[in-house]
Amino acid sequence: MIEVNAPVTMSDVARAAGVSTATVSRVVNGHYGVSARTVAQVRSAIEQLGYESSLVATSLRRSRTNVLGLVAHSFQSYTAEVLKGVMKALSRSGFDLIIYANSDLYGSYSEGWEQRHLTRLSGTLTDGCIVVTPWGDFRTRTPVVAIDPVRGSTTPSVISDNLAGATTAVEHLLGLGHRRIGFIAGRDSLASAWSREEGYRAALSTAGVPVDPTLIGRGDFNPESATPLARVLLQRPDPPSAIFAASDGMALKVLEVARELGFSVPGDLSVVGFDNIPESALTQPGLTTVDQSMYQLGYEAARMLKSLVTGEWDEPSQIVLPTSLVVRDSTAPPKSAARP
Amino acid sequence: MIEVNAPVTMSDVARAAGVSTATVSRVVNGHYGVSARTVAQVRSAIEQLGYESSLVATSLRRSRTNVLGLVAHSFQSYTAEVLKGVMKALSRSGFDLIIYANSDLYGSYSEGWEQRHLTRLSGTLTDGCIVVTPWGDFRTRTPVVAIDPVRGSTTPSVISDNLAGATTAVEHLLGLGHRRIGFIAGRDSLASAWSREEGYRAALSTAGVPVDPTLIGRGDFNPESATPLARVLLQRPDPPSAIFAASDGMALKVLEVARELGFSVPGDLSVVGFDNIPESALTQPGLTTVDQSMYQLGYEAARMLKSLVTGEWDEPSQIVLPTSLVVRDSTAPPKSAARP
DNA sequence: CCTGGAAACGTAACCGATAACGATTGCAGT
DNA sequence: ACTGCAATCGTTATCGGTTACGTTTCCAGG
Repeated sequence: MIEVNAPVTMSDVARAAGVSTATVSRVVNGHYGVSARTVAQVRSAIEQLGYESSLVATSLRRSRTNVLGLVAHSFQSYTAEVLKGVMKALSRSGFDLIIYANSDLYGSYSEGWEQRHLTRLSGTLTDGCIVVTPWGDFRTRTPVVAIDPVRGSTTPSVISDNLAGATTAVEHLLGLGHRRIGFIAGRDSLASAWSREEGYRAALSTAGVPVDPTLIGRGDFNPESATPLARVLLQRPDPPSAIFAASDGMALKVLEVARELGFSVPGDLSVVGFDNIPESALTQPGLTTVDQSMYQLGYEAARMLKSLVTGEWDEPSQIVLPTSLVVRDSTAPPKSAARP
Repeated sequence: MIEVNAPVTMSDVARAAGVSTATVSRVVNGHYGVSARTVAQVRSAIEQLGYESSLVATSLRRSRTNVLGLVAHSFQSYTAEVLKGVMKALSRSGFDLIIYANSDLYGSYSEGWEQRHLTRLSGTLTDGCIVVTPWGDFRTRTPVVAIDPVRGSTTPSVISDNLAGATTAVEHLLGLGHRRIGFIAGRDSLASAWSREEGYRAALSTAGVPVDPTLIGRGDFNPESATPLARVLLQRPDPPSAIFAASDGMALKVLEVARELGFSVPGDLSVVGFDNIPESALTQPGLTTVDQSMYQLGYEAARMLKSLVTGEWDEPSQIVLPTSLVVRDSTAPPKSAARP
């Protein structure tokens, strides 16, 4: 029972096959310079002992590991979507994926852990990383691609056309006759949040509607952050006739608060979200929202990272993916189309 | 520009601080035997150079790494739930989490990759692993905990009380007056699938209703697998008045097929699922289902693994979590309570 | 029979860190 | 001043592989 759990290493294989570890390594990696007979012996020893090369030892010695990393700051349902896209892009590409999450991730937020993990991984384990986290530029040895980067970031990144998406959403509301349109913003540090707010302002300006700062609530993309903001907006004596939330998660909370306060949607209040998460299609009423494909974001990020790693990159360092408005049942003309 | 991307290693720090790497290591790990002055020098050098220890090198030399692994065979929304639970349990525990996914994961299914990855990781990188995948027992050097294990598995595992859950679900249907109850089973290899089928059979037997094998469809927990099975069941001349699907994903597909074929739910057909995924609460009609907390499953698995790793385990090697029936709008008494 | 060179394989340095061990230093006790 | 014991720090072997380089084997050509 002593050696039951001993790991089988390359030298075990070498001993069993009667060769040196160098030869085993050559066989494992398919290098030239081993006779057919020896290859067979080594192969059989590997089979017999159930040997697998250690990812760690290999990546320490080698420069390329064919492993890509992903560092995410939380695991919402959209993270799963991103993951699916990433994995689709990596499918049969020879690259494996390793996702690193730290234990302090939940609850309290120790700033800077992304950088720590990134350097720890990029040191040797991974050939490159995808980061999806609301923090800034990273110093690394290996390439990094950011999904939904921070404002002013210079790292290669993939992002949706948030400006156009938000503009379209607000134009939709304006087209229905709304003039007092509330806005619940996302996490300030992210470029996406900024662009969505910019789209909101631009659409209003173009339509000649002045922007009322008191109709803007500052959330952080997190659903919970929207609840108090929605409450404030809807409990004013002159509530807006429509609210555009910078994320579906927050929009769903607006729906919740509206129901709670006795607003009928879309009768008394129109609501538009952003993201088009699966839940949005299933609520009552269905949420009108701006579709951005998290899957696609992940897919493109992985594709980009692959090219960066293999050194065959020539496309622009920021990919912008289109968005589209999905009109469901949460939007309708306001009861009185006249201004108050 | 030559050395721009060179990683800063421990010997760089040592050189800068004018000490040996051993001393740097001692400072980094807070070991005893370094004078305050030296500690300060080393700290400052680390700061200056932005040094981070290499996860790979550390884990190669050390036996304990304080990193736990997770290997999943796909990333559905429930995987995200499990992850949340795992991370909650690991929060502030000193353990980090690394998730390993291989590139062949999507689409074609290369059997046995879990074992490969597991040994590659458990070699040195991780202190233990959580596996959530429909494959069998694993040989590893470090502890493994399975979520929803395969049938007859001996690995420590966490699982819901699928038997009781399924029994309750079918009893609910029987209580409403249903006698012809279809069943769509899950992936055969999993213990959970087997228990749910067992619950279905047990409830029928107890009620004195004979089990009709032609009313049982064999799916694999994957939503898509249910569509043709539901079609077969509902297009018979004598369709069942109720269908119990072994997962919510499959149950939702049953609803889809029912709508397509002109069955009203719950008028013409009652449907019950299993899992209580978020989508089930949002569909029209809301899905009656058996609640199992994936979050809890992940949480308990992580707790168990932690104890196994630290060697303080004394609880049973299989944790069974309770389930509960959530009655929504997809179930009602059959139109004719009489048997055909 | 001897030489040359390619093929096959072993030796050992190395990747970046850790830890057992040995060496040095400082200082109290006698 | 001398011994003895901590405290401090460097040396070195090691983790499990990879690879540059050196060595041996073998066979064809002269």
